[in-house]
Amino acid sequence: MQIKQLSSATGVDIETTRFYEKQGLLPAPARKDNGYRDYDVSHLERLSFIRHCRALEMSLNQVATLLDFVDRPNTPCSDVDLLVEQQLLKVRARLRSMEALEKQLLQLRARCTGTHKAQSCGILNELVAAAHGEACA
Amino acid sequence: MQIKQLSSATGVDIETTRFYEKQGLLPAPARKDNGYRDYDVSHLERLSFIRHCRALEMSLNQVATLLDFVDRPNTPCSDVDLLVEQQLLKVRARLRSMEALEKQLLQLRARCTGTHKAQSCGILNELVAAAHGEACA
DNA sequence: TAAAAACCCTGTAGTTGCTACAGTGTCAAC
DNA sequence: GTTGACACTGTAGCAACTACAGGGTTTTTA
Repeated sequence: MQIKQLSSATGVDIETTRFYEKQGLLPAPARKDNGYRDYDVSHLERLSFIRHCRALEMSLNQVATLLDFVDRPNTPCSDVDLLVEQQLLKVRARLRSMEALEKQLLQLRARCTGTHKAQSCGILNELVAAAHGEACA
Repeated sequence: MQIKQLSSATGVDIETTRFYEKQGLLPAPARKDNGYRDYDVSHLERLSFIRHCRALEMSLNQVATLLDFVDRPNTPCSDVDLLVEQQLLKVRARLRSMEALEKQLLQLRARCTGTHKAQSCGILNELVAAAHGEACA
């Protein structure tokens, strides 16, 4: 399988696929006579695995750790649990802050009165005032 | 005011403050005889403004746009509204995806049976299976 | 059969928003 | 007069790609 096929099958960009190889996440495939990479099903599965983990917002380092476990099935796996737990905490913290963010942006938007001068723009004034308040605090 | 004072007043790292100057977001302050930067209140307010916008997850480009409006109070401000609107959409999209993410990680965590071999680790198996399903779809 | 389009290669540089030095200079206190 | 905290410039590094530049190969089309 050529890189194009692998990439469209997994939805991973071609350049990104080569990048993962360079980073040691995806093993270097065989080469055809012309030097083209020649992937097999194992690459497809591994690349999908990486993509899936990345969709879960794991860092490439975390993905590498998980791939290590996949590669060595006889090692104890308590760290896998820990990794997922950490990831969950991270995502949750981020979730809370995004919620707060949404609220602030909504308030900001509500300040727009349809005025057409920056001078009297409620949004800008609010941002300036908020910044001022913060600097004093 | 020296850079240290400005930085601790705003909570912005010293290096970051210099970085903002280099990026043109914060105007270059006067210099003392010894070459040290000498900030005034306007810098403090501007840096707070930047920090506040960054806390709202705006890019430096977006912040620069807003600062332009602050600097030219007579320009029409409909773009400010648009910018905030875009930001809101972005944050909301991200919020939804974080929620989905949390759900997936919770499910993943629930697969852990306390087994101690990677081979039979529910989490890893789930990830592998999910990746496999995706690649086939 | 020739040329154009589509694919592949390597290697390097750019992106965003910082952060971390290295190497040097200045200033206040003990 | 030397330690310590602070300041300066400039460059390199981080994550995780992304985008060329400058080449080669293969397939399709005229």
